[in-house]
Amino acid sequence: MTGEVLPREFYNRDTVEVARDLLGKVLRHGSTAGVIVETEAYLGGDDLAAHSAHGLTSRTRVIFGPPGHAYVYLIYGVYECLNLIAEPEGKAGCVLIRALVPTEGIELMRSRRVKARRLEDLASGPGKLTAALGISRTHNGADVTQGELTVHASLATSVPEIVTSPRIGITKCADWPLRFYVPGNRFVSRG
DNA sequence: GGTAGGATGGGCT
DNA sequence: GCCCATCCTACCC
Repeated sequence: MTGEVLPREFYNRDTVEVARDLLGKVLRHGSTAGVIVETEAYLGGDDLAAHSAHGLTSRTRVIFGPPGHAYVYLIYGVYECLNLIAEPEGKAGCVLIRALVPTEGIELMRSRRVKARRLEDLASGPGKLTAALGISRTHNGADVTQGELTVHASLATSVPEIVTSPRIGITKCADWPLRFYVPGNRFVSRG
């Protein structure tokens, strides 16, 4: 079910294009993997919801760095969220991975997500999927075009339809249509 | 079926 | 000191 690793050129584009094209791709970490069914774009410039909105700091350095790397941060002191860096080096832009359909290593994912009762609960949220795949802040800055954490083309057919909506859980730029998901897919965090 | 509230730590003003 | 790109539990229909 897993095709070739996506090359760096895939990420070296407009953030919204990358966010839409990541739907249907396979996120892999070690022996666990899942199909991406929900993403959000966080832009440079005047997108005040983005961590990069207030410029280059030690935390946001990765977001301004080269495309095809991971930005992983701690949210609410509890959960970790995975982003993939888009846009050429020097320009901010990243894509939050919000939900996966678990496809490989499901028993290992269950052992990391003991509280998840149903298969749909394993990776249907940004904090859930990092726990399920074993992704943490140690992966911040990692190159996702090689190594343990990678994104692949899918051998299945591409996603038939994409729905656009406002992003979840933010207060600034709350009406910007930068969330993308596969409609009707039961692994999406919110239909 | 639904939602209100708490956990918990790091980044930035 | 305040603000979070979340998730889970308890409790209420």
